Amino acid sequence: MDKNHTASVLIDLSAAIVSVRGDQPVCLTVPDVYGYQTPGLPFGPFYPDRHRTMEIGLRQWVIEQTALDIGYVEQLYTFGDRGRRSEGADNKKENEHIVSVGYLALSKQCPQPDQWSEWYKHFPWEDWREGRPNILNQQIIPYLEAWAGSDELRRLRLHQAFGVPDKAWNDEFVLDRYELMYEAGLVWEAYADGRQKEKISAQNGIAMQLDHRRILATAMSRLRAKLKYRPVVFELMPSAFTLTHVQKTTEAILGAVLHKQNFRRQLAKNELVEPTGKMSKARGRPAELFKFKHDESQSTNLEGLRIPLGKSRNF
Amino acid sequence: MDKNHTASVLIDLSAAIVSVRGDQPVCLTVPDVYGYQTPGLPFGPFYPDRHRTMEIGLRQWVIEQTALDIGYVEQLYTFGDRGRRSEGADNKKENEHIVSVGYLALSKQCPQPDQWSEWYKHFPWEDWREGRPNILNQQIIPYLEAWAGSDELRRLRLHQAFGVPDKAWNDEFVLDRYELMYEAGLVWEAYADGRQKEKISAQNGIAMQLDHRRILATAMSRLRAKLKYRPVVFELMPSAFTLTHVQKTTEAILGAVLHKQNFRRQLAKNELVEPTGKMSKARGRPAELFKFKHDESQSTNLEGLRIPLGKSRNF
DNA sequence: TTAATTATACTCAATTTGAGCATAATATAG
DNA sequence: CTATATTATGCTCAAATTGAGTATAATTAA
Repeated sequence: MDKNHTASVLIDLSAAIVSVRGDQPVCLTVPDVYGYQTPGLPFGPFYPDRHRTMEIGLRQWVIEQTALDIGYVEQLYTFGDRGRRSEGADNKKENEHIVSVGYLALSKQCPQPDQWSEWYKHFPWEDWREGRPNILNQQIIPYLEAWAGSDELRRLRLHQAFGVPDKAWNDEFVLDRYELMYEAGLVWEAYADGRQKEKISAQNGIAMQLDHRRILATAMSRLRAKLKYRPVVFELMPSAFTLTHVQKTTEAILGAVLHKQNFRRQLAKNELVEPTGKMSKARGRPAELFKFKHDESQSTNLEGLRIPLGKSRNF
Repeated sequence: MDKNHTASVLIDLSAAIVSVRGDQPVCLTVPDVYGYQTPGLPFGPFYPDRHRTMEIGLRQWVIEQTALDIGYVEQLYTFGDRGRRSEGADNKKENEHIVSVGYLALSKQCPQPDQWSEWYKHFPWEDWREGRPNILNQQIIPYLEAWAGSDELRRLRLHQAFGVPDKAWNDEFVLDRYELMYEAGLVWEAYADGRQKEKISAQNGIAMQLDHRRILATAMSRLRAKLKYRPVVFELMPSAFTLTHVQKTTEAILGAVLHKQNFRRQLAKNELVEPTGKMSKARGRPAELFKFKHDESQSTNLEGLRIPLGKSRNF
């Protein structure tokens, strides 16, 4: 092989640690070390001779740094072009290349509210629970249409990702949409990476450091997809919960509202929960408290809850 | 952080390059460099200052080394514990840790037949097209049952992965099954890695170098899953094909037979193919030749063909 | 000419899904 | 104490999808 090129790299393990607070999905962030306003995802280095696997290494620094109890962990993607900076002068040593391995982790609790950032502040166009977000028609789509122009490939990608004009919105295409906006110079990161000359005026969601918003987008895509065929919601629920609570959590992640009765029918059919006998106290009729029926460590291969998405999601 | 530990690693890009020859899925392999009989997957180093992304780096060495036209490429998983060797004396330098990033690539052609290895020679228990493979009841299951003993967790995992006694066989759990067999010392690699004292007598499929069989298992799991919701089969088909050809290719990958009429109904409904007007010549009634309707580079987000799996797959 | 082989059209019952109505059990306002 | 708002839950029903099959058409090989 070519001896002029170095092949040695450092490995960063970055984590999108996700929880749900009230009706908002949140993500653990660390304050900006460079003094920008942009938050970042927590990460730590991987020491191959200390930790047998990268997942062990990840769990280690998460425990050390955050004292959080993360149950479910899933590897997302390994990015060789971290930051994609063309300036390149960010790393300490010019020649130390960093490869970042992104992880998705789920946490039942999210203490210290200021350290957790709401998903939809970074991705306001992804929350359809109150109908089609205004930012789409008012900002994003017109700009992207102009960017695409008469380029057939660009138009096709735009229509695939954003569901215009006739296609349906697909909640799983979070990453595709973000990447398209990045390429079109519609997000701050494109400017930071030097792909975009002028600073864009519109604030299309709160930016993040380096490629962290891309990792979060990957995490959102993966979690939304997984929710539909594996019972991962329960990794975000307390030991006892009402069925409505499960639904609200699911809706928060999907960014869409679901049909209540059908949602419960699926839960019942898949035999995922069992009653505890206790009841919840709140406004209205008290709801029965349930618990997850299976061992969480073994739930990876279970069938999920075939979410009833309905057809009325195209506004 | 701890200064006693090094964080510098080398990155290998390993590829499961998959094609279908006749009715057998095959995988490009390279001859064993150490003189064992075990083949390995092709791989090349990642030079971060030469290639902007790892996928570009991968495509580069694949073109250089194999002259193959691979279209579809997907990152699978990044393994930090390559080889899992406890002896450890395999790498040139003791302290050079290698992280391997596994990729799945699909190729329409597979020239030089001796370089391509059939999937099911490495995983004979995964091919259910002629019914439940004998090796399961005669070798694997009894051994695994004994290994599990009265350990509840082991029994649960066994039942999840292999569908015994009442559960259905799930074609997507290729990796889970392989990992279980590895842990139980049922495959040669467990012996090679020093986890297993005695060399096992039964040949449970042809072994591969290092962790390559695990990467192939990951590739199989991913491809089988993807086939059901994205139109990736067409990445394995020539420009014109019969519907039966699509079905045979799908069946080869899934290791299961499908209901012909229902398969075609799905193809028709999803509007994935269009007739070319030409006809095929073979035995029996000539079949119409079709072509894939969409641009392959853009097919990533299309809906796939909701494979009609049927219920009669539990023998 | 017949049989074997492959392709394709069509049917039909069972199941699943989307969408809704009806009713039950509680808290709170008046 | 009653009415009303609120939430939970049981049930129905039409539409769509799926699983499994029969019937028929167009070829080649014997």
